Amino acid sequence: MYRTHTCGALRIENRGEVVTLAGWVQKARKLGGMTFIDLRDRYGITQLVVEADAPAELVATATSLGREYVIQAIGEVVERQAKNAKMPTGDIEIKVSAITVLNKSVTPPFTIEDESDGGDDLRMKYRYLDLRRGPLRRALTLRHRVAHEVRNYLDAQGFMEIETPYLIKSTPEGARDFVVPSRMNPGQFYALPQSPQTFKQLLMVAGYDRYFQIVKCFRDEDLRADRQPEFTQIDCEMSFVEQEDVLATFEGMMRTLFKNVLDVEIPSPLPRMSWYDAMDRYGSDKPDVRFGMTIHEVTSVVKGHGFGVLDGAAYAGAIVVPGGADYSRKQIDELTEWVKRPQVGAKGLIYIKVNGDRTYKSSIDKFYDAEALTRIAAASEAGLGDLILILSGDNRRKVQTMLGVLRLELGGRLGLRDPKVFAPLWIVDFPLLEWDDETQRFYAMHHPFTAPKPEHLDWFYSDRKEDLERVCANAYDFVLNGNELGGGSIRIHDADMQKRMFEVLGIGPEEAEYKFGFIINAFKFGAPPHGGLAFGFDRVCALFGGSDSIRDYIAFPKNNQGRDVMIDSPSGIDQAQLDELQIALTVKPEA
RNA sequence: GGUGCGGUAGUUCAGCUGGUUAGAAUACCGGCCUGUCACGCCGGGGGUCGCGAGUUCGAGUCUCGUCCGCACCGCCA
Repeated sequence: MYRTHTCGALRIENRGEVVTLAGWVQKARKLGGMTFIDLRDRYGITQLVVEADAPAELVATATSLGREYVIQAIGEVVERQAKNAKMPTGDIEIKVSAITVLNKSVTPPFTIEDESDGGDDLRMKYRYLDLRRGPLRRALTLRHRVAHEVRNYLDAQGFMEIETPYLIKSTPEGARDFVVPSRMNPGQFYALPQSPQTFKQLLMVAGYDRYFQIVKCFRDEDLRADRQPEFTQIDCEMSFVEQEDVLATFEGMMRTLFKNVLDVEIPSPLPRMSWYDAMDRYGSDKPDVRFGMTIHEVTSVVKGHGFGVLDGAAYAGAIVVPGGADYSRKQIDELTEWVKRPQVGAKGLIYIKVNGDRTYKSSIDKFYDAEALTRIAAASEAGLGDLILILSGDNRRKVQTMLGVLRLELGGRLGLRDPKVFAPLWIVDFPLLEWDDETQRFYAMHHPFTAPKPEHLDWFYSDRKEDLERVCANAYDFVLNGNELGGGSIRIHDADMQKRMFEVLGIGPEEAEYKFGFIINAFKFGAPPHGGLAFGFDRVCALFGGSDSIRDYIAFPKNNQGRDVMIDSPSGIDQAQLDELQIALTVKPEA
């Protein structure tokens, strides 16, 4: 038997027991005669002590231990003379009678401690060492807890977990597919699923009216801190439901997760906001509602004062920095530069300081007198001592988006985005369609299986662009602290309505048949009304853990370039493999 | 595809307007140390300053190119 207890198990109550522990040497502290060894496994750290009067052989072994050696130690649990309140096992130590070195280790390239000295890059290369550290261990433990709670909750609600295939068919609408060549079908390719969307709808047709799956999905797009090419979804679908049923079910799931994993109570029912309100007031379809500083439209009050920038603008919006009137010229210049960066893309930033004595100081004093500024302040709901920031332009949504980005930045600087505060809500009433000027066609805002709201069906079947633009979908997003954690919709279950959808999207009958024939056909055989949603499991875990980056919540993530630097992938393959697949390369692979 | 920041010891970083032998901390190795837990003290080894070219009497430092990392924009139905 390698061990009787883990390194996190022993307490003062175990005093007097003879135990065997096994684990990694975190650190050995040698004090002349005696040696203290911190022995670590994933359960914790227990201190071993080798006394000066121990047999010479044991003392020699203890002295020879290096970092990350794997050892087994036998000894008696004793009460410490000097206790350590910071450690759960800090009241006891193991008075060692024997140590066996199970395996040696070379010196690790970075220290395996909660506060490591290693940089991100290096820790990624030696991920298996990084995973020994407390923060990552806690992150993966949290991930396991969340997955477990999800399965418990959904099982109790009658959901079945059903696996769907990974080798499927390319669906060019949407993200770029990862493709896999088929050896047995030369020249043909599988695609990895961007989500199991069509399969879960087919499961509804098959009568499995409550389905879920914690499932890998794949998208060949550029990475971000919160985006990986392979990521995990909590994918769900239900039959014989309306939007309210879906929202209630998954509000319940999130409430259970918050309660059981974080011991946090979230509001019941959750707040809801229409997509239009979110865009107008927060400049985002995933608003961070932990703080105010909402956007106020000031288009009409700023016009007519001879200031060309604002007179000519189709939209002007303001956000107010509470107590910002004391910002220095330097600070405002810095903010102006910040919004002019290409990442934000504003042309400039107008400011109005509302001083405590009711006077104003603004960048537009030349054009606006105190009375005009007072009207702007009123429209912005600015108070004494506040700073009003105004952006304008020809495209309402674009300016609102910029204001939204500025709002988040300022909120962050003002410390209003505490990761321990949780403000979840539903965003509802999405537009069904999005017009694209470049290609002169509509795109599905969500995906082409999303149902229009029943009360908007007249517009949906209209041929006028203005009508189609105002069709709302029975779609919904779960948003937490400025992050989209999940989204879904009520689906189209009627073959004619689906046909109309493809028509609106400019997908001809042959194309629809080629790409989606299997689902159109299935819908002819009695598709029930259904709907569902999917949560970004990695993001849920990261936000629960208080992080914006999902990488620490994935055991083996990819770097910015989509590479796994630990196994050095992707990589070239043998000519023989290429030959077998009948694939000729047009580029020389990197050696 | 684009923008910004970064690349100097095993590691994390400092290194000013170009100027002698490139430093600190930590890690590592050796010695001392009987209650440490960020142990302490003494000593030691350790560098292709990412790579290439250029400017210069002289480049870690300036210029150009290139590679790599991170964050973001585009992209992500």
